[in-house]
Parts: sequence; C-alpha cells; structure tokens
Amino acid sequence: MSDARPQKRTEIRQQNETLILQAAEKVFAEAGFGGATMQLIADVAGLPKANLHYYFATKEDLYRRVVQNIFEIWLNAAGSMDRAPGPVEGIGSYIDAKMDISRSHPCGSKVWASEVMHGAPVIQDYLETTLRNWTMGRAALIQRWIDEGKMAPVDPHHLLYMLWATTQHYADFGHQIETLNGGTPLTDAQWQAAKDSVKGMILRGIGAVTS
Amino acid sequence: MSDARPQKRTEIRQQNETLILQAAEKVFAEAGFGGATMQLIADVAGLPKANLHYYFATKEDLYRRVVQNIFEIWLNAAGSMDRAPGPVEGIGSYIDAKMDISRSHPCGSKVWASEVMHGAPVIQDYLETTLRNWTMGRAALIQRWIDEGKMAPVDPHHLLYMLWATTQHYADFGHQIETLNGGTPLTDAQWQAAKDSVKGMILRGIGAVTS
DNA sequence: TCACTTCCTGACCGTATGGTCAGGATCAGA
DNA sequence: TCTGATCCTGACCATACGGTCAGGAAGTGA
Repeated sequence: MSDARPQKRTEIRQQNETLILQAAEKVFAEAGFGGATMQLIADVAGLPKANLHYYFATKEDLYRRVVQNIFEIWLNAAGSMDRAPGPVEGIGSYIDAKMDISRSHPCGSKVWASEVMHGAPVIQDYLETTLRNWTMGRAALIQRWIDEGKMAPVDPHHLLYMLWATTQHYADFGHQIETLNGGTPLTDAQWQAAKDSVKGMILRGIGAVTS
Repeated sequence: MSDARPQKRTEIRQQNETLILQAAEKVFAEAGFGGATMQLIADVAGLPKANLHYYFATKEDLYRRVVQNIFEIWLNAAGSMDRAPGPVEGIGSYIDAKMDISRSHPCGSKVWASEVMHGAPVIQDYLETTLRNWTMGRAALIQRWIDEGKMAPVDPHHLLYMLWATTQHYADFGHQIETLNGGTPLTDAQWQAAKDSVKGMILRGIGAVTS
C-alpha cells in the first residue's frame, strides 16, 4: 500500500499541508480547539508530531487555516445566488449548495460553529469585514426582489440567518439527526428529502412560491 | 458588599452548587469542554478550585449537570405545544418559548450545541431515550394537524429540525449576529422583530397562515 | 459544653500538552 | 560529485492541568 514514489519539493509541501489540514479539521470538529491535541492530529494524519510544527508553527496557526477553508467554501457557494433572476432560483440554489456542503464538509461546518460560539477569537476580523460586506450585499439583493414583488416583505437579515441555521444544522447537529434517524446516517434519498423539505418550507415562507 | 451571614447547611450546599453551575455554564460555553479549566470556573465562581471538587467529583460530572439543565429547560418549554388547538398557536408559542430561552440562556444552548457537535459523548442516552420519545410524540402531533388540514403536508421531522435550528441559532451564533448588527447586542425591539420574522416565515412556510 | 458532621482550602502530585532543537535524510542544481 | 536548501524526527523541556489529601473551620444537635 506504499505509494512512496519520489516527489517534487513543491508537491511534498502541498500534499502534506492538505493531509494535515484534513486531519486537523476532523480532530478540531470532534474535540474542539481546546480538546484537540497536536499529537492526535499527527496520529490521524499519520505523521510525527514534530512534522506538524514544521509546516504549521503553532496549533492556532493550523486552526486558523481550517476555519478559513470552510469560510471560503461557503463564500464560493453563494455565487449562484447572484446570477439568479429571482428568489426561487437564487435562494433555492443557495439552499441546495449549502446543504451539499453540510453533507460533504460537516467537520468544517462544526469547526466554524465552534469558533463563532466561542466568540470568534481568531476570525473576528473576517466577521467584521468579509462576512459583513457579503451579508449587506445579499440583503440588498433580497430587498430588491421584495421591491420587485417577487417575494413577501420579510426582513432580509433574518431570512439569511434562517438559511444559515437550517442548512448548517444538518452538519452541526448531524449526530443528533442520525440518532433520531435510528442511529443510521441519512441515505441519499433522505438527504434529497431534507433539501426539498427545507426549500419548500422556506420558499413558501417567504412567499416566493404558493401551493 | 459581604452578605456573609451564617446559613443553614442545606442552604449552603444549594447555593454553592448553583453558583458553581452558573460559572461552569458560562466557562464551558466560552471555551468548550476541553478548553475550560476547573481553575477558571473556580475563579468565575469566586471559590477555591478544591471547593469545586468537594461538590462535583470530576470536571465531567460538573459538565454533565450543565448539559442536563438546558435540556430540561427546553423540554419544559415545549408544554405549550401540546395544549394548542392547532399549529398557529402550538408552533407559534413553541417558537416564542425557544427564542426566549435563546436570549435568557445562551450559554446553556451553546454547551448543548457543543456537546452534540462532538458526538454527544456524555448525553447519548438522553438523545436515544428522552429526546427520541419527545420527538416522536411531537411528530405525531404535527402529523395530526396535517391530517386535519390545518397545515401543509410537510415532513414533521424536518420541521422540528428547522424549529430547533432557527431558534437556537440566535443563541449559538449570537456573537455573529451581534457583529453583523454593528457590534451591539439586539435590543428588545430587535428581539421582538426576530421572533416575529421567524414565526412569520415558518408559519407561512408550513401553510398554517396565508398572507 | 461536647461530640459529630459538613464544609472548606493550601499545598501537593502525576500526567499530558504545546512547542523546541540538534542532527540526520533527501532532493535540486551545478 | 559536491553544496546548499528543504524536509523530517526522536528526544527533550517548561508549563498547566485534573485531581487528591491532610487538616482546619464552622455549623448542628444534645
């Protein structure tokens, strides 16, 4: 099972950094920042602990990178919202994208949630700059849809909070959902049903669809 | 400021336990289980560390009590749902109650979220018994309302997840919301607006109200 | 007053953690 | 082949943590 062929320098760095980041994401998600240990992350990554410190000076550096990763993934996923003619397509596709991420990156979502819950000690600047600008932009977009009569006059901010809350819930509280599902993870069909449920309730809730 | 009058034995125990539990709830919420230290909890409570261990044998015992507390608060808050004639009153009052708790007990909510995110290591039995039974009961209640034509045929479980997600979001992600609110906590009026927004979108989303 | 129980705490202990470092291995380019 | 940069790691260190304990303080009931 050893694919230990010689590698270029740049590849080695790239490969080990991702390997460590993936292990770190998992361990931080399962144990929190305080509960995670560099030793455990090293074990999961299959590397000596000292090697982690070669690539990431401190535990906090490593953690910061993990948090930034999920944040960027979320930002990229929101692109579909802008290129939509109205709330049905825009918010519908945003929900789809966020639900897909909740399934593919549950650990990243948990790390972000944990970070924010603890007062965002390491990404407060992101909240105040990038997230704030992003939020204001989307709130304006939603308001435009409202003004154009394409949806009910709901508060754009509280709508965004609801979108974040519901979609991320399936990642952050995935264990609880799994337990209530009889101890087994949601199947493909169940995930699709979840997406449809969320989309249906929200799109009806904002008056974008009637039925 | 010393109210150090002599106290009865039972009072002493009662008072110190609540004092420690309140401090623990705050510290666990801010730092997570792994990041919290008995020393810090002791400092917040204004007691020597050794005194904590007199009332709570281990850090985990203390933590377990904190998690159980918020769980009971939530369970009690759901009573209004049963005594309601339909979804407008039942789910409406449940949202009100959960939003009120998010404001009055944000730390407890965060501790619960953290616990579940980490795989519920200490309250897994609660999820499998109490929460599971509770959920099945409410799902049946919602299904009855659907069958009676009082609301749209949504999946009761996903509706419950949405209720939990949206209401608890205002506690768990309170820091993010506060940052997006210009760095200041929501005012009374803003909290009322949040409750109305959430109630409006969800009740419309499940077809319990039309407008 | 006295015996008894509960309450309290400074000092201490074993352990595990984040981080360091010297020195070796490996690769790149000349 | 030689030189220098990058990569790797076992062994080590200072610190901080959860938890213990002996012994004193303070209520309690007779």
